[in-house]
Amino acid sequence: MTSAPALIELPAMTALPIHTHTKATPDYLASLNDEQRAAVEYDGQRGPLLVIAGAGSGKTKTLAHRVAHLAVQGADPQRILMLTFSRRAAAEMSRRVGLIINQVSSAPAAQRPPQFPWAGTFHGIGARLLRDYAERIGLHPAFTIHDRSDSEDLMAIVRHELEFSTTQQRFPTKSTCMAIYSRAVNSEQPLAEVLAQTFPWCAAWEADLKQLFANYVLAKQAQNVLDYDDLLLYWSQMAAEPAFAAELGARFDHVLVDEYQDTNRLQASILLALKRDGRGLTVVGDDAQSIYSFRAATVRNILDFPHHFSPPAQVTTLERNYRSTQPILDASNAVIGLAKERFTKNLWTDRTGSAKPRLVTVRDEADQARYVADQVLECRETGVPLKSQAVLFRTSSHSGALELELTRRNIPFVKFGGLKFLEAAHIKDVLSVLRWAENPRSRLAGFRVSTMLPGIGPVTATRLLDAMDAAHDPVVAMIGFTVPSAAAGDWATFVKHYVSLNRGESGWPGDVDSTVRWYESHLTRRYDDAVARKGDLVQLQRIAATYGTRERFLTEVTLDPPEATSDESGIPHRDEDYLILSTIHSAKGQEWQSVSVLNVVDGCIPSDLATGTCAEIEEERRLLYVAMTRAKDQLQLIVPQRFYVHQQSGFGDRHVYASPSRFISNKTMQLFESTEWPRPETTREATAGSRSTTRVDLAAKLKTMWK
DNA sequence: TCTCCGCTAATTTTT
DNA sequence: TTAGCGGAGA
Repeated sequence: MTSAPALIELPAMTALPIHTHTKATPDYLASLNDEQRAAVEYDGQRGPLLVIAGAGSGKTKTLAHRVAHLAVQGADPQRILMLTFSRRAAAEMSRRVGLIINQVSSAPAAQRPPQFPWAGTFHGIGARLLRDYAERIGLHPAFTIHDRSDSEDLMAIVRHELEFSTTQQRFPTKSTCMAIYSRAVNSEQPLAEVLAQTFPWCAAWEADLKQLFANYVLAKQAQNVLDYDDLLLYWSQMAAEPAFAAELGARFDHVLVDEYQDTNRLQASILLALKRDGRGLTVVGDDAQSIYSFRAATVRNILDFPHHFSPPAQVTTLERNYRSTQPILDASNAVIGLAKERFTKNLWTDRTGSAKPRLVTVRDEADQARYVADQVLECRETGVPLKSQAVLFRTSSHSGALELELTRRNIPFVKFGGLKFLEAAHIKDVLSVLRWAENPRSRLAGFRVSTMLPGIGPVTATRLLDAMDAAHDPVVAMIGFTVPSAAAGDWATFVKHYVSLNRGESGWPGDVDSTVRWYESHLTRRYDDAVARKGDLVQLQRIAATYGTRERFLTEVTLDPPEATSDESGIPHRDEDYLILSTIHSAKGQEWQSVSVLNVVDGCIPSDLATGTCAEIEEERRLLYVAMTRAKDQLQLIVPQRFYVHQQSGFGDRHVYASPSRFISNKTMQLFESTEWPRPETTREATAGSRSTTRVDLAAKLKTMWK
C-alpha cells in the first residue's frame, strides 16, 4: 500500500447489498464482478445511484450492461436518456448495449437490437429537445448553432457597436469576453464572482461587460442563433419552468450520465430539474480523472451528488482495474497519490507483468520524434498493430516534430484533438453559405458570405443585412437589393445559387456539391494553396453525404466536428493500420496496448500556462494520470532535455534545459525503468569492461557535428 | 473597398 | 515572435 495523503472517504459510502445469486445468473451478467453487478442491477426506483469508477475499472462495460439490463427488464429504449461526453462515446455505448441485448435474446440475427435514440452529449440532446419545444418557448425551430469562433465574432460585433473597441484603456478582447460570458453561464456564478476568481485583470470592466453581454443576448435572439452555452441554458431554464418540468421529467424513465466528473454546475442543474427526486438517475465518474475545469466543470458535482437527495444517493465504487499491468498501475497510483486531496482509493489488478514503465531521457525534441518512431516500428514487429499504439501529449502542437518524422518514414497516423479542420477559413466559407440558406436571419453567416464577393465590403454588407432584417421576407429583400456595379456579376450568380438553396432545389447532399461548385472560383482567387484546400472541401462533401438533411448536418457538424486530422493522404480507411496521435484530453475513455507520452517535462506537463493556482496544477497532475492509465501493457514517458526556444529572431540557437515533470518525484522515479536514448557511447564502452579495441573515426564525427 | 502600417496582447485543453 | 486589430490613406 502506498502511503496515501489525505485520503478522504466519500460520504455515505454504504455498501450495496451484494446479491446472493440464488436465482440462476442470467448469462449476460456472468462476466461482471460483484461491484459491477450490484451497480447494474441496482433498482433505480429506490433512488439515484452514483458509481465511482477508477480508470480501467470497466466503467463503460458496467454502464452498457446497466442499460441493457433495463431494456431486458422491459424498459422502453425510447425513454432512456444516455448522456455521454462525446458523440463517439455515445455511439460506442449504443453499440455495446446492442451486443449484450442480442446475446440475451439469442434472437435470430435478422432481428435488430433496439435503438437508443436519446444517446448523445448534453449539447446534442439539448439541441434536439429545444427544436422539439421551440415554438412553445419562443424559439424559431430553424435556429442555427454558433460554434466558439462564430460566437466570438458576434461578440466582437456587439463589442464594436458599443464602441468598446476604441476605449482609451484596452477593453478585453473578443475571446476573453466570450470566455468570461461562458464561464458565468456554465458555472452559474454572478459576473462579479467570475471576474474576481478567474479574470481579476478584467474586474474593472464589470459594468461594461454586463451591458455587452445583455446586447450579445439580444443579438443572438434577433438572428435566431444559439451558442453552445445556450443549448444548456435554454434547456435548464425550460426544465425549471413548472409548466415544462413535469413533462420533461416524465419523458425519460431512466437518465444515465457518463464522465460525471467533467460536468459543470449548469449541467448538474439540468439533471436535478429533470429528475428532482433522483429516481431513475445514474451517474458514473472518477474524480481522479477530472480534467475539464477550464470549461467550468467542477469536481464538486460528483462529490456533492449524493446529498442532493434524501435519502442520499447510493454510492458504489469500482476499484479493480482490468486494463493495465500492476507495474503501470503502481506508477500511476504514485503520481496521483501525491495529489493534495482525492476521494477514491488506489486501483488494483491481478494483471501481473514484469516490465516497469519506462522513463526515457532524450536529448531534444528531434530525438524524441526519432525515438518514438523507432519504438513504434519495433513494437509493431512484436505483433502490436499501429492502431493499438498511441502517442499522447499535452498540447496539440507538441506532436509537430513527430508528425514530420512519421511522414518521412511513411508511418500512417491519425491525430485527434487540436485544430479542427472546420476552423479552416475555406471550410467556414462553405458552411456559412449553407447556414445562411438555412437561417436567412443569421447576420454572421450573411456578413461572411457577402464580403467574400469582390466589390462588397463591410459597408455594403451591412446595408444588405439591414435591408434583410427589416423585410418581412429576407430572401425577397435580397433579390431586390442592388450592389455596387463592380460586384454585380458575382452578386447575380450568388443570388441565383442562394435562392436555389433556400428553396431546397437540389436536396441533400446536393446542396453541398452545388455550393462547393459555386465556391471554387472564389477559392482559387483567394488562396494560393487552393489545391490543398480543395482536398478539404472534397472531404467536407464526403462527410456531408452521411447526414440525412441540411439541418441535421449543420447542427451535428457544429456540435460534433470531425475530430481527427491526418497527414495529407487524408483519413485512412477503417481497415488500414495507423498510429494514434492524440491530445490527452481527447484520449479520455480510450485505451491502447502501448502508450508513449511526449514532453513529460515541467513547462509542458504541467503547462507553463497552467501553473498559476494550486487547483490548476492539481488538474495538470490528473492529466498526467489520465495519460498513464490509458496504457495496457507498455508505457513510456519521454523527457527531452533541451528545448529550442522558438521565440527568437533569425538563426538563433538558444535553447533551455528542461527538467522532468514535477509530478515524477524521486520516489516515484523508482517505479520506472530509467533509460537514455541514444545510449551514450561512453557508457557502453565502460560497461564493456576490458579495454575495447574499437576504433572511432573522430575526424568524421567532428565533421558531422556542424551538419 | 482594399491595403498597409503600427501597436499590443497572447501564447492550452473542447462541447 | 506573431497574430490580429484598428486606423489612415490610396
